Amino acid sequence: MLIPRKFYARQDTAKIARELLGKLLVVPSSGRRVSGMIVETEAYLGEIDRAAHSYGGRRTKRNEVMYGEAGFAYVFFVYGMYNQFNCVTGRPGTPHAILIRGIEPVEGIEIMQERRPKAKKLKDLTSGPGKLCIALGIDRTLNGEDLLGTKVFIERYKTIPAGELASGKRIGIDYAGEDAELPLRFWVANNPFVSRA
DNA sequence: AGCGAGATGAGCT
DNA sequence: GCTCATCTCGCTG
Repeated sequence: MLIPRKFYARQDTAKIARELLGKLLVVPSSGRRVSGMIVETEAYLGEIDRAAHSYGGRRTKRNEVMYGEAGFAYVFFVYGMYNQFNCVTGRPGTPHAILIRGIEPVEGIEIMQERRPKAKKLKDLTSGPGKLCIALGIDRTLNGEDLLGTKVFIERYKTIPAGELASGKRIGIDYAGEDAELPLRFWVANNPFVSRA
């Protein structure tokens, strides 16, 4: 059930990002499972990717975990109020990561709703990278956490049929020049928990 | 239903 | 000082 380290340790991060669709992201809370199926991801390709925090070999305290072993959580803070959850991939020294942008709630939906009282409709609960972090209780204390541990982990769940896989350019990275055009965003077609159609 | 702006702080140049 | 891997609200049409 649990995704093994090998899954994350491969070199082709775009492929891993695609394969994460349909997997279950689980963050237990006071003995209960709170989880959702991953429906939208984005790949960030290390030092050569202008959109990545690690572009140009910029290694800082913030992105340090991107440089470490695959299968760990990279959680960072943006826009003064939101966290973003990523999985580190590739080999140590190659700072690749995959941003999770949307999940479909599966377990512990009431807990998620308590955490996001402003979400009126179910589809507003986890349809975006900041939203899903609030719903799952993910913050920077989980940065560097092992995805093969007990605090945050990913399990096999569903296989998305090839016909439902979609890809396109990444969101919110217009500053990245040509790299902004790369088709490194992956999502499940017609799933309401994708942040944008 | 679609757009513009404000919130709010860490990390860079 | 300014830029963000965003979200929500309030205004317009």
